[in-house]
Amino acid sequence: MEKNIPSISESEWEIMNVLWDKAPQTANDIILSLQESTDWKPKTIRTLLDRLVQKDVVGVNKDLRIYTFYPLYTQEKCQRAETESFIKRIYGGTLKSMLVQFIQEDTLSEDDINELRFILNKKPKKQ
Amino acid sequence: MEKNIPSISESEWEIMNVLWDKAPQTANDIILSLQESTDWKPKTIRTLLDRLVQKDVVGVNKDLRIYTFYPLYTQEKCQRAETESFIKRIYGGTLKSMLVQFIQEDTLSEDDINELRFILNKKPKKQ
DNA sequence: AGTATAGTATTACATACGTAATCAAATAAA
DNA sequence: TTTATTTGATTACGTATGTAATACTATACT
Repeated sequence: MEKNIPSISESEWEIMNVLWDKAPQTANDIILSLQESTDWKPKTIRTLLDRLVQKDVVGVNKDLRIYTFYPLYTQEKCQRAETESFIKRIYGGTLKSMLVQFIQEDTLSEDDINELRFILNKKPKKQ
Repeated sequence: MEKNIPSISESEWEIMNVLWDKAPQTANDIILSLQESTDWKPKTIRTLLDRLVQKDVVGVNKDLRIYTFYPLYTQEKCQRAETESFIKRIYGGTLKSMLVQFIQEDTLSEDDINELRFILNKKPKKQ
């Protein structure tokens, strides 16, 4: 029984990325990390973090006075969930249809394409 | 000078898909289409349509008493814009990183992979 | 002509999200 | 010990979104 991953908003993803990079972290750790990449006020970051906790996407350890936070789902799981709903919404359901478009519209460089060929070929055949 | 495409919400995408399928259409046409795939009330659909008009993603022809609506951007353009921001947010910017994950995690069937190989190989080499 | 009906326009209301500020409690510093 | 500082909890407020309902207006029918 896979439980549905709650939806993570754009800003919340920034927080998650910091936590996936390293966990657990205190709110202050996270604030310091994000101060480099965003111009959010500490209070803002704290709010986002609290919301992730409410959504049960982030867990809190309250044993010490200064709490520490950690992700409750792996990055891969969240990426996959987002991607599936994204592709369904935007491309009518198939990753392939998206790829076809990207390949055909020259979004991918020749190098990218070669690398993809390589990855696809490396992938072992099932039997 | 490319103008930025306004962001289209999840529900609004449903409307857009109907309009991309065929345009122009009256509000009623759209309502009928969506009544098959959703359980939205006509008024709801009308609201979504109006919002798309406000956002300048959909145009209206008011020459006749019963308006007709049509998309102001191609589906490809909107897909691409969404996809770029999506990939940046979720995968740190590269389509490739997403693909690698999907290929490695067996999300794609063997058939899909073969089809991708085919598409990639069909793609003419630039020079 | 009067009324039902179909479109359009306006208004509504709860929840999510972006972006914080204020309030309270506990610890650290003076 | 009194006070400043840090951390956590609660509250705020505008815009977007989901999901409509109500009000107005112009045809269509009786």
